[in-house]
Amino acid sequence: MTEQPSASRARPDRPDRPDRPDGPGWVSVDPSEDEQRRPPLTRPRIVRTALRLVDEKGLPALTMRALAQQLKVSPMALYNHVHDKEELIDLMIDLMLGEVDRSPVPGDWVTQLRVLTCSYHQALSAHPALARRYSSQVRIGPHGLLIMERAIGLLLGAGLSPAAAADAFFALFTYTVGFHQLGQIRRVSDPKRQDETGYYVALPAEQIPAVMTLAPHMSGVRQDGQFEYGLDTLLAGIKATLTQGSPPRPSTDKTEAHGG
Amino acid sequence: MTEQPSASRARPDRPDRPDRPDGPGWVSVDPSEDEQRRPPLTRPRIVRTALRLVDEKGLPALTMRALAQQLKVSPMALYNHVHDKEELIDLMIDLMLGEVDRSPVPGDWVTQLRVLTCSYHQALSAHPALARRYSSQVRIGPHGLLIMERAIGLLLGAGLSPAAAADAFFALFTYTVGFHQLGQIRRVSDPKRQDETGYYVALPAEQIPAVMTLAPHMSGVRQDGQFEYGLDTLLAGIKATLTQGSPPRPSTDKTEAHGG
DNA sequence: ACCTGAACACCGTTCAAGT
DNA sequence: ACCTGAACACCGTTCAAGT
Repeated sequence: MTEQPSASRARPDRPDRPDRPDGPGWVSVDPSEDEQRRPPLTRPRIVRTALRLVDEKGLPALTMRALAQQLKVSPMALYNHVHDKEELIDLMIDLMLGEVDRSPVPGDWVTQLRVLTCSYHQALSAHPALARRYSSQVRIGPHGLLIMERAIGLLLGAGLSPAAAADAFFALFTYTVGFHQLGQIRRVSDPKRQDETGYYVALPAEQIPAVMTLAPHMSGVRQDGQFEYGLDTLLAGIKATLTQGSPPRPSTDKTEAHGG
Repeated sequence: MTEQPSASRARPDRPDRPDRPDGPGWVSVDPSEDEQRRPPLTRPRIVRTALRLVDEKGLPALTMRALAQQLKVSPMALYNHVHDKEELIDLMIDLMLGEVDRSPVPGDWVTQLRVLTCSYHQALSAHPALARRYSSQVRIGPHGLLIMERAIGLLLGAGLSPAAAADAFFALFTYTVGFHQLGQIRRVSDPKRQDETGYYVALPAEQIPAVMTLAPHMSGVRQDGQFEYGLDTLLAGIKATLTQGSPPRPSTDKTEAHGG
């Protein structure tokens, strides 16, 4: 119902986009004509343009006024297609999550869950600014629901109880989404605020020897394979849940407070 | 240097707070006098008030104007103590992270790391609105650095290589912080927008059977013990890295870079 | 040194009016 | 049905002025 790819029914005989029917040698004299012949203002075009704007210039650059300007339209025109800015962002997030590949892949359930989660991770990585906003307040739209459905389906299919599947899904989801707003950690006082008040001076190195030891390993912060490390750790733990008791590797079998 | 608990040097003979020395039976006639005798405007008071405001009314309620009003002061007075709103939020976050208990506890390194992470989790839980903002853009201030220091120190002390410790720390950190902005997931279309446009209607239940199966287990979203489930999974995985993983157990005396 | 009122350059959004 | 300009009720912040 929502899938219906738009080329099926509408577009009877649009008279505006004539492919230069006025003659073979005709060339526009006015160089701004291409810009003036703007495509019609539609909801998908608004959302796509907004996503591109945020990708390129960051979330603060997303202003109804700026977006309207980019679409060469009055700011108020947007409100004919979108209820408010909040809804616009919801739509952008859904567009982003539409990039997640949910198609089945060969392999056991762990492999399939890993591929799905990686694709999810990749979609967020492609839109870091929006991903940060997304993770700061998750809303579940249609595409998000479908991703959930597939992940949970895999967990239930593997034999996890509903309660265990809920825990596992939540842990995976939390980790994946959480990964993205931690992408750009920086010490306060590094930026132009360096000359500022002393409250946020970096602590002297003697106070943080362990941090200093790790500094070279955390420099890039977003290292290759860093996401996969935690992901595989979680997946291994979930798999262990299935064969053993509740927590993955307890020293003794204290099967308490799990309720699976 | 930053610790110095404020009662040491200042306050020579403050004439304003006389504990009613004008006579035993004297009572203020003006009931607004208590409100008028406002304490001095200081940086800590501003930050504390801002944190309370956000705790009670949410982040959008934090307005320089609203904060000033709560402090019974002109909005511009704040700028004498705080560079801008961004810095104010940094200070609030540092105040929140100051609530984390970093004191050593009995037990092995896993236990200690677990206690530390739980305290971290608890501090964020106490200030959900600010925690969400924090996780959407992490900045590392003094208290954050000290927490890092302790966590990383435990990992290194356990024998993890710097690279492995970095991965482990990042996974733990990611999971913990990520947990908090996922606290209030809700399906779009549930709130007052229910009567709105059809884009965000919930998908029909037939399309999401697995989600529906889990629905009763995800209702509260923030279940008790849910955080601990993922945490223990991660800790078990990290511990496994130590016994099985690449660095083959440095039982020899490598007293490097640990420093008490 | 600290506080203030007025003003500036923005926001998202409402409204009445255009076609 | 869709778009527009003007206007409203906000923001954070600058500035010149007060004490």
